[in-house]
Order: sequence, then structure tokens, then C-alpha cells
Amino acid sequence: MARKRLSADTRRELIEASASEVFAERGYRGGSIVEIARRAGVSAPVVYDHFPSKAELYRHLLERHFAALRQVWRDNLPGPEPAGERMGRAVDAWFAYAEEHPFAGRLLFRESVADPEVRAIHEEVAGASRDEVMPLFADEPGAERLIGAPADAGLEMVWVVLRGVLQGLAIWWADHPEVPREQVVATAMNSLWIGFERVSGGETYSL
Amino acid sequence: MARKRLSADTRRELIEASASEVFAERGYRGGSIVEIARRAGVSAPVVYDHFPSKAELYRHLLERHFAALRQVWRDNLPGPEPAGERMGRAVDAWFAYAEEHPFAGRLLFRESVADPEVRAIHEEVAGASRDEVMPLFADEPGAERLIGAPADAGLEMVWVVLRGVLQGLAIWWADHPEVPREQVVATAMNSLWIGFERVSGGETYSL
DNA sequence: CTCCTAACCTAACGATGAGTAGGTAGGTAT
DNA sequence: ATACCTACCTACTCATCGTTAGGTTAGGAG
Repeated sequence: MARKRLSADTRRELIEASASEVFAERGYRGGSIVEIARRAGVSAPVVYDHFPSKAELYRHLLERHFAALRQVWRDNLPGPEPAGERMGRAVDAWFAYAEEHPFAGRLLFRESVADPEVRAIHEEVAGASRDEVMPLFADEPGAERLIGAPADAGLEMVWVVLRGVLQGLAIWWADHPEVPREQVVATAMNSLWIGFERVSGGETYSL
Repeated sequence: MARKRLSADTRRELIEASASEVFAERGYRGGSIVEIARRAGVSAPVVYDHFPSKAELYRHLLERHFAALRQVWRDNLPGPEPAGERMGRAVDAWFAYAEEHPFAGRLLFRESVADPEVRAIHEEVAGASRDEVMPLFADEPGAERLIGAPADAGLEMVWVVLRGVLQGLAIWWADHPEVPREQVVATAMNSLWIGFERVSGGETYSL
């Protein structure tokens, strides 16, 4: 193949795109620098001209995608409309991002409980996301009913459920792109918001 | 440390327990045979007296835990009681298993989208679980409302959501054992069943 | 007490992969 | 045309890890 000499910025973007792919497909440990470099059209040492280490490259990608998704919540969740409508458009926008960046969903959530090294990066980056998004929920009327004692744990569990559903569907959807987005969004909302609304209206489940 | 000579069966169980721990903590690639052997009180080659390869050891653990969880659904989901009650006790039993086997939840779901080698094992083993559990849901009255077109995709998405919620909560709970099980179960049910019930009663969400 | 099975070990092999050293050559500015 | 910067390369080092070969010893059977 004819090697082309590109500007540093252009090559860096190619490397980031390639790394998103490779990490999404193979995980942090399974994704090799050589493979990332190959798909970006260069040899492995070039990666180190742009990133100091594999871990830092990974962290950079995580931060980029998490920042984009945080923005989705910030842009869509607040507003004067009914809560269900706002939540619906936020979830829709979330999956729109996942559609546009097929590797983002897989990249962001897969390794979240992996070995200490990677896990620390995830908790740091994902924690920031959680801390920003969850207050938006806590302000919804009736939200306190979702929260048992201790309150923090209850709120965090809401986040865990939200994350679990969006993560699971995003990963699944990446393998079934023929399903239209509206259907994925509707499935998520049927599970998440309808339950939330009902509970915040007083109908808590008990064993 | 004083090395004790144990029967093959006893040592094998120690190795399985150790491997569950290590894979849960570090993932498939991150968990090394040496570390597994060390925690089982032996040197690495002894592992190969019991399992032909790392992959087969991993598969064995997966099959064991998935079989146990399948049994939980089989035992708890069918019955004459109202659907919500049956679902509630199944979810409760599921988390009881997760409580008793702290590594099961993390082990079973973490690597589900990892590199092809591991992924194939997961899809094979988890697929069997899904194929057995989902029909139990499809039979619930009103379930067809959860299912858009194509029907298979809709049913599978229900499974994905269910799995996402249980997985997320199980992993989170493993790090927060002070939260009582009832609260975890209630959170799961609030998200899952209340939404399900409401939808099967005709209240489908639409954007 | 004496075998002999099998549970266990040390020492290596081969592969893979992160990261580095040091040089080469394409483009651009003068 | 020449000189220089820098994008890029080849060729390595070093560490880790799965797996195997082959030997050693505990401990029960006779």
C-alpha cells in the first residue's frame, strides 16, 4: 500500500478512530498497539509520537466520548416540558450518538469492572459523568420515592439501572443495526421511564 | 507456606473457586494462570492436570454459573401466582445467588462483548440461557405489546434490558454489600416489572 | 516396610506485546 | 537547489504469559 505522509493532526485523528474501533472490538488488553497502528496506516512507534502510552490513549478516548454523552444529557434533560418528554428526547439523543459512533457504547462501558489499572480510569471518567447527570434526576418531583435508605445508595442504583439498560441496548444494537432507533428508544423508555413515573407517582414495588 | 497434598477433587474445587475470583477481578485476559494457581495453593502446571487450557477452564466456570442461574428462573418464574409476584421472587432468588457467589455476577457478564475468542464462549453459553428464559416471558399475557416489529428483535431487547439491569446491579452490589438485598431487588423490580406490567396493560411509550 | 500411583514441582519454550533507539526520507521554506 | 523539520520506519529490548517436558515425593495399598 502506498504510504502517504499526513499532517500530525490528521494522523492523530486516524489513530484515535482506529483505537476506538480496536478497543471496542477487543477490549483494552486485547487491543494491541500494532493493530491500532495498522488500521491507521502507520507503524506502531508513530502512535507514541501522539500518545505517551497505551493507557493514556485509552483514557483520552474515554474522556472524549464521555464528554460528548454528558453533553447529550445536559442539552436534553432540563427544560419546561413534562419529564417523560424530556427523558425521551435525551434517551433518543443518546442512541443517536451511539448510532453515529458505533464504537462509543462498547468502548465506554465494557471494561468498567476490568482489572484495577483499567478500572481506575473508568471509575474516574465515568464517575464525573454520573456526578453530573444524576442531580438532573434527583430534581424530578417524586424522585425521592425511588430512593431507599441510605439515600445515596438508592440514587446510585438508579444510575446503575439507567446505565445498565443504555449500555446493554447500545451494545446489542451495534450488532443489530437493522432495528430502527425509535424501537430501541421505546424499549429503553418502556423499561426506564414508565417505571420511574409510576414509582414517583407512589406505586413503589415491594416484595 | 506448608504445601499440603490434597485429593484431585478437592484441589480442583480450590482451583475453580480461585479462577472464579481471579477472572471476576481481572477479566479473562487479565487473569493469569499463575495467579489462579497461587491462590489455589499450587504451581501453574497443576491447573493443567485438571483443565486442558485457560479457555476451557473459563468455559467450565461460565457453564456452571449459568446453569445455576437458569435453574433459578426455572424454579421461580412459572406458577399460578400473579406475574409480578413470580417475577419478584425470581429476581430475589437471582440476587440471592449473586450474594452467595460474589464472583458469579461479575464473571458472567463482564466479558460478554470482549474479543472474539472469549465472546464466542459467552455467546454460546449465555445464548442457551436466553433461549430457555425468554419463552417464560413471551407467555405472559400482554407480552406481545412489548414486542415491536420485527418480533424477534423486540423479544430479544426485553432480554437485553433484563440482563442489563440485573448485571449492572449485581456488579454494583458486589462493591456495596452493605445495601440489603431487598433494596436491590426493589430497585430492579421498580425498573423492570412495573414498566412491563404497565406496558402489557396497554400503556406503551412513544416518542 | 516397600512399591507405585498420582499430586506436585522446577525449568524451560515460544509467542506476543508495550515501549525505545536511532536512522531515513518526504515535504516545505528560503 | 539546498537545508531542515518532522512524519515515519526498521530493528531491537524486556517483560509477561500460556503451555509443555520431565523429574520428585507424599502417602495409601499390599
